[in-house]
Amino acid sequence: MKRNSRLSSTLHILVHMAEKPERALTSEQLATFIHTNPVVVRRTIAGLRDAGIVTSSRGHGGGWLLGRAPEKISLAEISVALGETLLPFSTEPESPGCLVEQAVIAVLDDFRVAAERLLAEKLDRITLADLTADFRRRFDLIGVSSHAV
Amino acid sequence: MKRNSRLSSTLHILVHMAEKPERALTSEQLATFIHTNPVVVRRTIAGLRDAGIVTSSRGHGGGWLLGRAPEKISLAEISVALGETLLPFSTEPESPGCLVEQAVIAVLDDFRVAAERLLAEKLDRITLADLTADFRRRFDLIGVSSHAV
DNA sequence: GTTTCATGTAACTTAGTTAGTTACGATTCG
DNA sequence: CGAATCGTAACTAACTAAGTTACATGAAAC
Repeated sequence: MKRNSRLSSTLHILVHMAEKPERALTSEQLATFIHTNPVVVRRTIAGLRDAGIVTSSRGHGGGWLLGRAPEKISLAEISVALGETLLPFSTEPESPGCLVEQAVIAVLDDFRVAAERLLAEKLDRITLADLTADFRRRFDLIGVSSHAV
Repeated sequence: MKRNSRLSSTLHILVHMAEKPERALTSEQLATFIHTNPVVVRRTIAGLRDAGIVTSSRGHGGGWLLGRAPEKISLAEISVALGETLLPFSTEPESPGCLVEQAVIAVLDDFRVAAERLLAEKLDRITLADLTADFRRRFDLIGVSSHAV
């Protein structure tokens, strides 16, 4: 799992889970999908559990399941649950009292607020079901196994 | 200069330059505005020079000047010249051949393209002149010196 | 109830990124 | 020439995030 790929890695995991909705998948299994470590998986998707997007159960036969239907899981929720920031730039004051800086931060923050609302609206309209539909289209076209190592 | 504050730090510098358009400011002077090192300043705004947003001259009396009027310098250009990425998440394949991953990346890239166009359009409408106007409004209101340490 | 399989989580290590620093060559003006 | 200034390479330091190890907790199977 590379840097900055938490969103795509998590979506990868979730689509796999959506394809086997009846069976709990272990962190170990999920980890192999994205070529990483079970502990990294648990840590990464812990926030999704808190948000009700997935559920986890311990012990024999335990593992991870989707918390609700893929149609009801939006990328916006997933992104928030992962703690991802949509816009990367910082606007924290470094020269308190400087009016130039205050002007810069004010304008940049206005932009940020508007931009984040726009992006959140777009992400809200994409659901996990859309992703699985896209996957199935590709699967039907090519007709091979779902996961290559 | 903190991490991820390159855009706001650079804008801070540019507004100061716009306030003294007749006088070349040295990297040393610019560095004090954002509490950092002259070399960091040169490195950071080198891209702005390549984009024609600022000019630099060496030797005695040298330094930095705006390359054109503040009305003709948009935040979109500045952001590009800094090499900033508007959206932070990565969508590079890590499991070539996995159809699930391909579906995820396809959807995410569609989103990214649309989102980046939206953001670029918004940033294109904000110019350095807007920032200086905001600064002057604050300055007139409070009526004190332009820069506190 | 013991064993086995699984998550939860803390603590540490490793790798990668970026700012900061030092040093010095190139350029310009007085 | 000498002082001022940028350009840039090379190195250091700080920070972040992933990877790893270890172990406690909980649940099912037997």
